[in-house]
Amino acid sequence: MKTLTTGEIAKLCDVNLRTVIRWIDRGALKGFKLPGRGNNRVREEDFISFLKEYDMPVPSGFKSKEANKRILIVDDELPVATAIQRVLRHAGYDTSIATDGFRAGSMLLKESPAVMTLDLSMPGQDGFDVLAYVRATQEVASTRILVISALDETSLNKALAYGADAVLQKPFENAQLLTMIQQLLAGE
Amino acid sequence: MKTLTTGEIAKLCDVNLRTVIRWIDRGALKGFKLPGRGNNRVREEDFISFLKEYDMPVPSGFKSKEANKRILIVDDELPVATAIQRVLRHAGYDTSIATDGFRAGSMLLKESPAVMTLDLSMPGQDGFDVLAYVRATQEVASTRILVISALDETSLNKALAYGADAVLQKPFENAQLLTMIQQLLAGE
DNA sequence: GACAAATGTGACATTTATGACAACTAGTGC
DNA sequence: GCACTAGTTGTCATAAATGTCACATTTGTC
Repeated sequence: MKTLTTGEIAKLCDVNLRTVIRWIDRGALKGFKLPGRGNNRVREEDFISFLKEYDMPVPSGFKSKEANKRILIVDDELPVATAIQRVLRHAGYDTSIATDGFRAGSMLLKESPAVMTLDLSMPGQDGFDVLAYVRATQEVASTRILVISALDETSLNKALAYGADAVLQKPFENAQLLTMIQQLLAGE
Repeated sequence: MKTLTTGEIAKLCDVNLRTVIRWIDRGALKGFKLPGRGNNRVREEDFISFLKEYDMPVPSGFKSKEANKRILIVDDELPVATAIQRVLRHAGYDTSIATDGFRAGSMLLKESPAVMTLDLSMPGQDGFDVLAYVRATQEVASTRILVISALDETSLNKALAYGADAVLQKPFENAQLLTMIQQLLAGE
């Protein structure tokens, strides 16, 4: 469970630390106190619901943690991408498609999807490298990534090692895809 | 996330604090309220777009943030990219390098550079398509793009038609590069 | 462990929101 | 020029929120 200190919140809200403590004392922001002298901690989700309740802007690094059901589908073969999209849309998810690396990277940051499906073998684009990059990029590091690939098991394991949250080997059943997406969205 | 108080804006616009609050209440200036009694805060970027929308002068202190000097260098050949970077850094610009489409798209949105240099011929990435996409994507549409390519003049003209702000044919002189960047940063 | 960095606290200084009202700015019609 | 609107902005006093500061204490980090 990720928590925030008063100082961190102060920076995020561009406000004085003293003020954050007052918000907590007043009950506007839900938090709890450490045993020591009563240093405050605020759960990330409480902070976000606080921001939303008061119509305050959510810092970019937290957007991904909003209950966002958007799914970004990355695959250079449009027919494959639309097939995946059809299944997910049918299940009620908001989806977007990126058929090249530039669009994928751009849309990932623009939309902060909860889940990204990733084709490992895109022309001119090393899938493992994409995984490493996403995990190293703070703004989107928490995106859940489902690697979809026709490559062998060794490559899929490698993908997991590089930071994929789940892998799905082509060809696959629609039901498999849906189950995995649901699991990824459920697992916080 | 830098924010401004009503008092700061009042001074910047040489106007009464009361008036700033009215602008916000009326919705002319986008802002949000702190939990306490509803003290107002305005994000710096919202303030600047407000100034522009109403053709108000942008205070000198903000020009720097507005005229962002960051430059994103997109080229799959790292030696070429670092060569460009060296020249631009030497001239005092902040630079970043993206050697593949995914990184390029991601960093473009993450950093909102003032200028992007773009190699037209990246593996698996259609440079013209990138141009079209950037121009069609609201968040980054105003990025100035300098296309750097070894392709012939026909292709360079095509790049201009697709939305490039300037083109530079390889090989080029460092001085040429610098001049073009300066012009791009000066123009608006 | 020891050290550096961050946090909580109280008292006090500043800043801000608010309402009511005055002053100012077009614009209108005469 | 002279009212007369309607709208915006400035002024003022007051209550409330937020910022500042120094210092003791706690947490984080090697």
